[in-house]
Amino acid sequence: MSDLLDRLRGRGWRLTAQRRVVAEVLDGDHVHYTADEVHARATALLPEISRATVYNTLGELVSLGEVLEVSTDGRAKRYDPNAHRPHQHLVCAKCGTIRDVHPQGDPLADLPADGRFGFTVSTAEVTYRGVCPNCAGG
Amino acid sequence: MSDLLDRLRGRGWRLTAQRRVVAEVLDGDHVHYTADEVHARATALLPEISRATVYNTLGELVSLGEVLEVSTDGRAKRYDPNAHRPHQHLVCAKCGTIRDVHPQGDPLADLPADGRFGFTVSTAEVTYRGVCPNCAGG
DNA sequence: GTCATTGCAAATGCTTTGCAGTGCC
DNA sequence: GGCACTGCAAAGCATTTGCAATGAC
Repeated sequence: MSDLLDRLRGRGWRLTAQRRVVAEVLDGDHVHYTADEVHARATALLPEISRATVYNTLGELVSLGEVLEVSTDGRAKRYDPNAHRPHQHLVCAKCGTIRDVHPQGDPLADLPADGRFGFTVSTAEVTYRGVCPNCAGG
Repeated sequence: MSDLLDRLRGRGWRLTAQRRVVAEVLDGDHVHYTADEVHARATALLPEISRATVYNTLGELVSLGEVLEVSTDGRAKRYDPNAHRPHQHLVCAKCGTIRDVHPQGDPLADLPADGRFGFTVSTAEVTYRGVCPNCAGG
């Protein structure tokens, strides 16, 4: 994750305690926190960090392409630090848990040119929905 | 579309002028309005309809499975009356226009059992993103 | 020392809710 | 005529913004 901080410093970022903490909170696999969850976890590490700063920092990380925004439920957006490995999302319909998955094949190839309405199509996001083992009662 | 009204009446819906108008607004292909857009169009047909009623009605249509909720941009939800024909969405990154598309193949088949983290997976939503002919300047 | 960054608090956008009145069945 | 439905207005989240104070470089 200091990879990330190095990269950001290289791009002229001022490295503040707040930004360092947000980056630290986002470290890990299958991390998809809402801004509020990031703020709560950041507060545990740096009590005086403000919500506005968390929003600002997340917005910048997204602009820089270091973090992805995902909206799986129409409520709060979630932030996914796994921006450099292509993947899709598997969402539990009951508890909202999200896992990163790596399907085979390329959904783009499944959309024929004559079904694209003249669009220049560049990406395909896939959201799988189901029930996780915990919620299935297993 | 009176199919829809018939079905709803059959399920014990009270058929009010407001609900009739919301159903009428949602009639058509490639319709993906926000609640606000539905309200604006409904107001043109029935000036005294309130925003709350539009929200209520849309929520009920979603619960009944007659309309789908789509969130393609993390902003306002959109409502898709095409609930009975499986399809995916193609979104213009510039103007937000949405078209219904019908890719070949089944994304579910692309997700191997050993990559599902024990989830029981039931659906796959695909959002294609690109630029529409209008925004491409063509 | 300068200027980007922060924190606060107020504002905004979307959606939900409480409740009295209305009108469908 | 009863009770679901409507409209209004206020409340509730998630997020953005303005501006003075702070602190990284």
